[in-house]
Amino acid sequence: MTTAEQQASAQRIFTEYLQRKGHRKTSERFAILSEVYAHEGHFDIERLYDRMKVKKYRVSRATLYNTMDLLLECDLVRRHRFTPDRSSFEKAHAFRQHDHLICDACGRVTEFCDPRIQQIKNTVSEVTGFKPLRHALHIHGLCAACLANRNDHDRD
Amino acid sequence: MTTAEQQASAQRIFTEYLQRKGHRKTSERFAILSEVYAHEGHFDIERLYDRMKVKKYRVSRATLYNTMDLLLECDLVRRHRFTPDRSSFEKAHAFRQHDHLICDACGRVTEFCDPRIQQIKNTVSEVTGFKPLRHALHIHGLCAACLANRNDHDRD
DNA sequence: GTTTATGCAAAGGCTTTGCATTTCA
DNA sequence: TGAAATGCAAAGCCTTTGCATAAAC
Repeated sequence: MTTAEQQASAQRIFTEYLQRKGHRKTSERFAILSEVYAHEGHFDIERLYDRMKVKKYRVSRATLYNTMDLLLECDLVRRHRFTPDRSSFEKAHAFRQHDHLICDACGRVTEFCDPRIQQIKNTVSEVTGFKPLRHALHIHGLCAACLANRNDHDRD
Repeated sequence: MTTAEQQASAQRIFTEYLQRKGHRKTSERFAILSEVYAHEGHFDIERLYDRMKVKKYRVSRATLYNTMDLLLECDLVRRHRFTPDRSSFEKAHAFRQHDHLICDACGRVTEFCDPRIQQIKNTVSEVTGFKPLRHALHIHGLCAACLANRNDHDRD
C-alpha cells in the first residue's frame, strides 16, 4: 500500500466516521489527518504543531488534541507513552501488528514484529474471558549502538 | 516469600544501594520503602501520600517523587502509565514476570503471566542486537464483567 | 440561522524545582 | 561542621477547558 493509497483510505474512513457520528467535516480535521499520514514514525503534539505551522495549515493546539481524540476513536492513529512526560502518536496504517524497542540510553524507538503476541492474546482471552482489543509491548533496554559505546568506555 | 521477608530483603537492597551511591539513609526513605512494600497492587503518588499522612510518617510529595526515582533505579519499584494522566507504581517483588490487562470500560487492571514473552525477548535480542532489560505488555480491551454488561444492554 | 468547531488564553493536574531549614555523616 | 535531603510553595509542562468568533450544515 503506497502512502497515497493510505492517505485515500484514511480519508474515506475518517469521512465515514465523522458522518456516522454527526461530526462536522472541517478543513482543519482533514489537514491534520493528511499531515499525520504524510510521515512515517512517531511524533508528539508539539512536532505536529510545528510541522503544520510551517505549511499552509496553521491549527491551534486545542484542535490538534481534539482531532487526535477523533482519530484515536476511529483507529486511524495510535497513542503511546514511551516516556512519562508526553504522548507519542503514529498513524495506524503503519501499526500492522508491531511493537517497540526503547533504548534507555539514547531514547531511540525501533519497531519489531512477533506473531507470538497474537497467540498470547488468544490464550488470555480463552483463560480469563477478557476480550483483547489492542495491545502495546514495550521492551526497554540498550540498543546495539549504545551497547557498543558502553563497552568502548569500559575499555578506557 | 512472605511480606515480612520481602520487606527485609528490600531494605537490605536499598541500604546497600544508598551506601554504594553515597546517598544518605534518611528515615523518610525507609518509611516510604516500607509503605510501598506493605501493600499489594498498583498505586499512584497521591494514594501513597494519603496513606503515609494517615500513619506516623508524613512526607512531602517532593520527597515521594525523589524517593520513587531512587527505588526505580535500584529496581525495587516499577512504574507504569496505564492511563495518560498519571504514573502508577508497584513494588518489584510483586513483579516477577507478569503483565497487565486493562479494561477500557471500567479501568480495572488485572495481571497475567505468559512465558512466551521471555521467548520473544530472547528472539529480539538475537535478531537485532538489542539488549532487553525490562518490558511492559499492556493488553487493552473489555473484561469479562463489562463484556457481560454490554451484552445485557444489547438485549434491552 | 443554528449548532458545532476553532482559537486563544487561562486554568488544571501531575511533576519538578528553588530555597530556607533540617538532618545525616 | 559541611554537604545533602526535606518541606513548602512556586513554577513548568503537557493537556483540557471556557468563551467569543468563525464555519459547517
